[in-house]
Order: sequence, then structure tokens, then C-alpha cells
Amino acid sequence: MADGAAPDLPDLELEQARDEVGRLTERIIRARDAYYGADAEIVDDATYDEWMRRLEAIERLYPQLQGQDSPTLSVGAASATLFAPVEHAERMLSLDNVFSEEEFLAWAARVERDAGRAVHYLCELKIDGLALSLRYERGRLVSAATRGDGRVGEDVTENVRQIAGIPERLAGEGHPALVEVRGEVFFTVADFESLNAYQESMGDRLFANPRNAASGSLRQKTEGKNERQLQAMRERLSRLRLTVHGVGAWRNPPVSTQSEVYGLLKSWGLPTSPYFRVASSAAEADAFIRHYGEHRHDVEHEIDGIVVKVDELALHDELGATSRAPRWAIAFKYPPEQVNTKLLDVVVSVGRTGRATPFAVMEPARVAGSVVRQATLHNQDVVKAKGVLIGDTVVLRKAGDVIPEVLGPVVELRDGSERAFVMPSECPECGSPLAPAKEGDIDLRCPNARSCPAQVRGRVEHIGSRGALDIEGLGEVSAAALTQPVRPEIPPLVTEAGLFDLRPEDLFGIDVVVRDAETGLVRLLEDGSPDTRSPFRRQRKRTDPPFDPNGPFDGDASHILSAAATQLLANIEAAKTKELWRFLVALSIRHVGPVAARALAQWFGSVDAIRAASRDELAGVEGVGGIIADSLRDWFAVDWHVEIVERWRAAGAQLATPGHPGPGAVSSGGGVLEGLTVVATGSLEGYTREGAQEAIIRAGGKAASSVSKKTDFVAAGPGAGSKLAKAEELGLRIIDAAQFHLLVTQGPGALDG
DNA sequence: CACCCTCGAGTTCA
DNA sequence: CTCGAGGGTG
Repeated sequence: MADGAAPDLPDLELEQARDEVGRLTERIIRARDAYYGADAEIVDDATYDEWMRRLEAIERLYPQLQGQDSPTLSVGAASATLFAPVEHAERMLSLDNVFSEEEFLAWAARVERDAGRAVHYLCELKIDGLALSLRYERGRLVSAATRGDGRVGEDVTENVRQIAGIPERLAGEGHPALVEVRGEVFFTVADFESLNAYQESMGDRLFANPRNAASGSLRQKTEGKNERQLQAMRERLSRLRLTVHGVGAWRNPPVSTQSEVYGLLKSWGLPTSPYFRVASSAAEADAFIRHYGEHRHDVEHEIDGIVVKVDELALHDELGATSRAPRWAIAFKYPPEQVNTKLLDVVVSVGRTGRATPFAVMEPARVAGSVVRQATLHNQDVVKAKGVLIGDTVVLRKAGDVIPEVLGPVVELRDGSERAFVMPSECPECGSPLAPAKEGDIDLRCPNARSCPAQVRGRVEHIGSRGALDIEGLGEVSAAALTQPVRPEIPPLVTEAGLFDLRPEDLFGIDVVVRDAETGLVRLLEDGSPDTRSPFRRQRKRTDPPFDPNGPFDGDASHILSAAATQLLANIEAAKTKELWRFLVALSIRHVGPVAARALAQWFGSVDAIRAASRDELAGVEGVGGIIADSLRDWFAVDWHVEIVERWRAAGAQLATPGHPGPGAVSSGGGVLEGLTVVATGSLEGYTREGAQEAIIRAGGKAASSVSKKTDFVAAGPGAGSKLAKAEELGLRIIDAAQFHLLVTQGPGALDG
């Protein structure tokens, strides 16, 4: 029986949970209505409490199942009467939810069948905020209340009167004697961030998300607050916004469609949302849903879905409502951006620079449309700051819709079996003691740059990457196979120095262990030995002569090597004549990325000239300062580093720009984009990501990687994200793929012609 | 001393 | 693509 503890939820599946939430919600609401409305008591208090606790626990586990109308959020439930209860003149109904396009289309088909004719659909964004009802009597605002349980809400009039844009008196003429305007109170993402910045500056706690912030802001009391706290309260209320999207308690509206109702609301001076559309078919409504699924973050406020309403008011009565929701409207819910999952372990990985990075290993969870099982935790301080323990249920989200991020633990769901993560003191791959690179650094590094398997593997993979020598076929898998095969004992590559010396016979004998894609564990055969593959050896055909991988190599690789291996060798060969800057990036010198490498290559013309240069000569190059100069000098002072350069050269790598006259040569200058900075984002038709940058540089312009007010042009294609948003914010010149093509071929003048 | 920018790392998708 | 860290520049 109820003892206050959170109920156990062993392996509750999402589908079961959804069903149960529905059942519990209905029971609780029925019980509560009985309690408020009459003396009758259909359940005892203890049972009621138990339902509530179970519902709360499920909602903690699956926050996406918590609707705005959940009993756990309402007055009758939790914290009682911070503000006086207000009864709505007309019940604030909630909406049924659909979670997929199929479900939506099925709903629409049912509506059209029941209506017996084609219908129009009013589509609008479902703002992730707080539902509010404003009561106007004879055009004057008399009260404002939260939704509460739909029948009775909390009076928040005093606070609502401080929100900008809410009229005390409705504009125009002929208002009904009584009308309840329904809307949503929210923060824009930008205002939410500025509010959090303010909270931080005042040393107050930060809000987790705009919705929580909006909810908390409306529920503040002035009494008992000092001047500083009152100021903080004003800061919050002044940033709140409202949009209205419906009416209640209006007997005979003088219009026949929902969209005309919006027009009226707008003419009364109430804030309506600009994001809506009347669709003349379900397919059109579906397109609206899909469009905002892709452009969810292009809107200034957070949205958690789309509301679709039948536009014809006459049909509202015909279709009617269930006990909880109207049949003429539906909420399409986008995949949640925050979910709970289990933190199974915290594992430390070592990158090519030796940095040891802890990352979270989680039970696979679906977030924002993809399945996530890992997320970086950056360093041990971040692990501590987030307060997560191994075994915790944690809140997971995708920052910027892409990068998985662990926000923190759900402390209420701990059972005592959780344990803290301890940062290892040795490198997990080579056992060397980890240490900060310099005094005071938070990051720990493995000092064994030359032979730590993780670092060698990382550097080899880096050489193949697009920003370096761009060798197709030399990625994560090949890098691991070449540096850490289970056989032969001595790998083909002990360091990257041997990359250009690889011969066919070095590849064909390689065996690597097979790791399970799900678990990352080594897969075992029936006899307990690890399963292995030979990625570079061709499947033997019956017509092939037999061969012994341990036997002597006969010099002809064609029938033994896989196509991938032959291709890899050819690509490595071809890389020997790539541009100098690519070799500089491939050497993994700290602080030398594509930009610094290009500057150095252009000035010095060869690796040898850079090696021979003094600190001051290096630092004299534009874009290179003392730190990078020191880093270069330090790098060339290490014997095995120099050996990499020498062996690459001996194997035929170019390591210089042909025809370059030597240090000091200045760029040819000119070019149609001389002095202009251009940022390319999204997919530009006719260009790859790299290709667009190349084109900008070739035209004499600067290809920047981030947008700032120094940027002259932002070329944006489909899929452009935050950079486009920032460019709009700064009022920069934004161009499409066709204009970009003109820009890089004929210069900025061609755009205006 | 502000800014603005690059670097480096982790991640997932088609 | 995004973030934090930290370098470079005006």
C-alpha cells in the first residue's frame, strides 16, 4: 500500500506505459470530478494517492507521455492552492495525440467519413508553453487562469496583467458579453536564454527549459519578496509572450470557420500566431506537419507538435467530443527531444591527441528520431557537475538536434545500487599514467604519443580524413586493422611513418576481431575464441589456386586481396602528390588545422622550409602566432616525428608545392572575392561541403567556418541550421546555390545585375 | 582587452 | 553540427 516510495517500474515498455497513462488519467479525472462536483466519493484517498504516484513515476520514466492536461500537473493534485482556484466558464478540453503520419491520416480519414464530405484543416504550431484562459467580460479582462484539471484552474491574473501585448480592453466593437480566450504563454528561445543569463548573473538557479521557466514565472507571488527578488520577477514576466488560438463560452460566434475566429481575435488586438495554414486536404495538412518537423528550430519558440483542427465550425458540433477531448481536433506530437534512459557505464576513450574522454554508455534510447547509446561527458569535472552515477536513470537530449547530451540524473528513481564514476589514473589502452599536459589543466592525457595504440590508430585515421589527405578507404576500421590486427603479431603500421611503404603482402594476412555493432563487445565463436575477419583478403573462388596466408607471398596480389584493399593501396599511392597543406594537417601537429596549414604552406612552400624556419619567421605568417610557432618547433624537435617526414619523403610523398620559389612568396592576390568572407552552410546544389570552400578560396575569398558580423555572404542551402539563423539575426546577405555559383565565378557584382 | 575565429572531439545519418 | 577551450587580431 501507499508508503510514499516511487513504485517499481520493471521493464515497462513505452507502448504499455502509454496505455497505462491513459487508463490512470481517466480514473483519476473521474475520481476528481466526483470529488469537486458532488459529495460522492468513488475511491478512497489511499487508492487515489496510489494512482497518482504510479502516474508520476511513469511520467518521470517517459516524460513524452505527460500531456499538458495530466492530472499530475494540476491544482487538485500536487501543491494545492498557491493561487486561488478559478472555475472555467467552459471546460478546457485537451487534445488526443497522434505520433505518426499514419495515425494522423487515419484520424483525418475518420473525420471525413463521419462528416460525410471533404473538410478543411486549420494547422498551427503547438507551442511548448503553458495553457492559459483569459476571461473577458464586455471586452474587459477580468481574470486569467491556468488550465488546471480543465474544469478548475489557478488564478494568475495579477501576473498575466504584466505580460506585454495582452490587452486590458479588447479593441473594436461588438464583443460578446462573456468570452474566454484560450492561448499559450511561453518564452522564445532567445528570451529564455537571456533570462537564464540574467538568472546566472544574479546567482539564481537556471531553468531547465522554456516551458518550465514559463510555468514557474506565472506562479510567482509578490508577497514576502525583497526589492531584488521583485526585480527578478519583473525580468521574468516582462519576457513572457502569449498567443491565442481559441475561444470558450462564446455562444453564437458570427463566423463559420475556426480561421475566421482567429481573424476576429486578431482584430480585437489579441496576439495570434503567424504560423498557421488552412489546408484543403489531409495530405496538405500532412505536408505542413512534415515541413515543421524539419524546420522545428527555425521558429523562435519551442514547439512539441502541430495542432490540426477542422476549420468548419458547424462540423465541430456534428463531430462532438469524448469525455476528455474534441473529435474535431488532434495534436500531432513530434518525437521527444528529451527522454529518460539507463546509464549503464562510463567508459574512457583516448583520442589521437592522447586526451582521455569519459563517455556515457546507455541503454539504447530513441531521441529526436534516432537511436542513441553513447554521449560524451567531456571530462571528470563535467561528470561530477552533472551528478550522474553509474546505474542512474538519466535525462538524455540532442543538443541542436544532433549531438546527444546527458543532462543529469533522475534522482527520485535511484535505488541505492548506483555507484560513482572514478576517473582511471592509467590510459585504458596502453596503461601509461594519465596526467594533465600542464599545471591546472582539467583534461588528462596519455603521454605515450608514439606507441599508445589508441593514439596511433587515431592519427592514422586522421590522415585519411577529409580535412587531411582525404584517402578513401582509410577510416576507422582500416586504421584499426592496420595498427592493431590480432594477427600478425607485429602490425603493418607501428606508427604512421610506414603508411606510404605498405605493400600488398602487408595487407593480405591481416585478421581483425569482429565487434558486435550493438554492444561493442568482441564476438566469440562457439569454442570461446574471438570471431575474426580478414577485411583485406578476397573471398576465395573455387577456381582460385589455394593459398596459405602464412606462406611465402608470390608477388601477385590480384587474386588474394579484396577490392577494398587494392583500392586502398591505390588511394594511398595517389595521396603522395596531394597539396602541401594536406600533409601538414596529416602530421597531427597541435594547433595546426586546415586554416593554419594553408597559411604555412602558402608562405613556405615545403615541409623542409617550415622545419628550418625560426620561431619569429613562423609567427610572422598571418594567422600564426607564438603558440602555433612553438608548437611547430617542438614537433620538429622530436626524432620520431622527423622520421615520419623522412620516411614519407623516401616513399615518394611530395611534401612541397611544385614551383614554389621558397619562403616569403606572397599570394598572387586578386580574384573576384578578394577581401570578402563567405560562409557556406546546408547543402548547396552543385557543390560538396569541401568543394564550396575550395571555390571560395580559389576565387580569392576567405572561407570562414562560423558566421559573425565580419561575414560578407552566407550561402545557405536546404538543411542549413543555426548558421542561417545567426545570419538572419545579424542581417547578413544570404544567397542560394545559384547565386553562390555566380559569386565565386564572377564576383559580388554579378549578384546585383 | 574584446571580440572573433579556429581547433579538436564526439556523434549519427544517408 | 555544436560545444568548450584557447589562440590571434584590431
